[in-house]
Amino acid sequence: MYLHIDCNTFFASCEVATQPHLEGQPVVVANDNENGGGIILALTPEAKALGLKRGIPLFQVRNLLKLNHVTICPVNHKKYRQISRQIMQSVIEQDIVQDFVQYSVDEFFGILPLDNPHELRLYADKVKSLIFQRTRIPVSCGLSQSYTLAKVATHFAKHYAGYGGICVLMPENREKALSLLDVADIWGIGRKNRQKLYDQGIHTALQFIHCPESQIKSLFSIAGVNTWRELNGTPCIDLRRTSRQSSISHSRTFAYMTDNLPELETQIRHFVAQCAFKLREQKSVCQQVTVFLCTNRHRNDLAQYRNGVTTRLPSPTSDTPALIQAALAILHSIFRPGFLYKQAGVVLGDISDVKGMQLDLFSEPEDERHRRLMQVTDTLNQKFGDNTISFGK
DNA sequence: TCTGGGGTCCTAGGACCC
DNA sequence: TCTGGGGTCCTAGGACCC
Repeated sequence: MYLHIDCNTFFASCEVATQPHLEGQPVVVANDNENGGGIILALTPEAKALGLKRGIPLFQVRNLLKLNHVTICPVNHKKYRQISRQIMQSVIEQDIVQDFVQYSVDEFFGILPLDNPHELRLYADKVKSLIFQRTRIPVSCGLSQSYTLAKVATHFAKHYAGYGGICVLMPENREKALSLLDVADIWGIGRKNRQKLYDQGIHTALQFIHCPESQIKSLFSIAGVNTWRELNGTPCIDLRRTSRQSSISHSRTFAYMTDNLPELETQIRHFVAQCAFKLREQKSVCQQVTVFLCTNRHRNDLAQYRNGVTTRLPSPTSDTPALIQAALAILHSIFRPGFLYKQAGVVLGDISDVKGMQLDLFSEPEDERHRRLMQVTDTLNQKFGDNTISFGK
């Protein structure tokens, strides 16, 4: 049987776990963008009870937050990654679980050599308690015949208090459960595909699995067919993916809109530096750089423009100045005066291992001095903070 | 005033090959 | 009049995920 573990309101739980005085209080985690903009990313049940929701911009709920003394925690991804690792570790120690994988910072999947619902529940209960004991993070567990069905089970574990955070979904209960699930809540059905299904008169997951496979095939790509099979009880998703990331990106929504090219150049330099640092940290190089720009999509009264361009580098590199040079060239090619820009970002792609670096016929091996410069920069920035050493022109 | 950020995978279509 | 067929590889963009 497939096991799914999902941390409850993960970012908020992490903040409470590391600041015990917040226990039982309304807490929201929000991303800070200098002048207090940003949106709510996660909230404790106490904050939810006030009517707050994930995704709401802070400015819309300032008063509500103030009146109810809601604690606002800035998002701290480093902390969450660390707690996530502890959870991973705790579960792996339970040696009957197989192929245990981390799917995202707050979700895990595994396979259990058990088929008795009672034993499955006992196992999940043990893991759940262990995780809470080690990390103070509450989790929900779902168990069923495929990854997608395990996610469905977790959905029920979360939304129906009677399950106590654990739901074992056996074949005999599958149809009943799916009849209560909106297609929009199926893993793999997003906004667009949900609408497609509604247009066909398909609203519940049960209606979805009763469609002929040929209909699913014509409506969706292979991913949709896999989802359909999984919900019908046939596992067909493989989660053991390649370990190396295939892209690294950094982008920001600015506090203010700007039409100032030098200002954008400074931002892009910074984004590249952040990406390049991550790249070197995982001992990789990249051969592709993308830069994108866009105006404020929420301002219908202003002229809109968005563009992004990718270029291929002559040879793979992780050298910040080389990447900055490429990125600025793109920026200059896509920048159009007369627009007010609100967001920009950089994506490094075509990532490979630094060891197997493939050199182009005419390119020189990376200058040893450049490598050492990067090393020193990374060490200083890690020790004294991100922008201790940054790159000028 | 103020509306996130970081990823993956799939597909269609173009460019190219013989 | 009539103008191949069968492939591969790459990439941008869309859909999805958290």
